[in-house]
Amino acid sequence: MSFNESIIYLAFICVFLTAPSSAQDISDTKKAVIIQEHTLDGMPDCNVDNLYYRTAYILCFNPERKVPNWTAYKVVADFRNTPKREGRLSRFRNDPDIDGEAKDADYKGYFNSRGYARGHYTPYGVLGGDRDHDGELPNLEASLSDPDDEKTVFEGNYMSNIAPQHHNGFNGSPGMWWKLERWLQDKIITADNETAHVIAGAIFGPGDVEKIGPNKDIHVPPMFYKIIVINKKANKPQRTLAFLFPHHRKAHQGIHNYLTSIDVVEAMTGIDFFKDTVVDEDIDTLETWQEHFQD
DNA sequence: CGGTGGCTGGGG
DNA sequence: CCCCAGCCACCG
Repeated sequence: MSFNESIIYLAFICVFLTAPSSAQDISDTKKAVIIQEHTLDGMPDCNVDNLYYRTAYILCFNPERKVPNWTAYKVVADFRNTPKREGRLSRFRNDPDIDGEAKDADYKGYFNSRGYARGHYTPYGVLGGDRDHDGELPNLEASLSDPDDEKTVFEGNYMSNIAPQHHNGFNGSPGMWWKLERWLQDKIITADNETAHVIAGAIFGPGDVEKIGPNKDIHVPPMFYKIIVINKKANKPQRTLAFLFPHHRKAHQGIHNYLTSIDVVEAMTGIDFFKDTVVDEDIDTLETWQEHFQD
């Protein structure tokens, strides 16, 4: 082997050994199943190196800012069967597929000093259910828990599904992020037995943002958005909603004030969320839905 | 990593 | 009043 051949050989070995850090170990078959589940006719724009496929959601991670660009997830009534958030199911976890992500400890101290909580994009409350259809559920009682569905809950608690969010007035009650989840999960999914597809994301814009953590490398999003498609059902048409939330802790005057259109979110992010015509973006949003948010 | 206890505000 | 959903901190 010549010197040059040795270099190429070593380079190949290095690439091979480091490849799993950016390429999740998952079969194309399983990818296709997850895409079918969590997207509507096409993946929202994302650098392919930053896409991660989880049972309960698809993640488009932002490695420079160490928070998600977006996550996309389906919500049905069964997915709300997440066990009570205690014990091993409550803990935030490192993402084994991502190097250099934010760690749980990196957020330590910011709750008291700045009011930042570790805010889920894909919510804990929709990580449950019998995802593998074997009749067993995740369960706080370990001996009763289905390991496969339990892993789905663990994945939702990966730090790659997390960004700093103001706890008071945004992430927690009575914040906008909290309020919208309560409305979707409790009213639309549970009470009305609808199904929905959601895309939750952050918008940074061109300016500087606050950075937290021991290395000051976790970027605090100045805005969040959430696009909700309530799926067509029997006699009801598909309905769409798009919210644009400034990330502040002021008391909000009803989340209906933050309704916008999918087109606006697409213009601000540069992301095409729905490639084809499955989502009728003309059905938007404010006039149809304002009445539901007179809170 | 798991267990335990505390906090805030919503809602019945 | 209680329980709930979001979280946090501390301890072993």
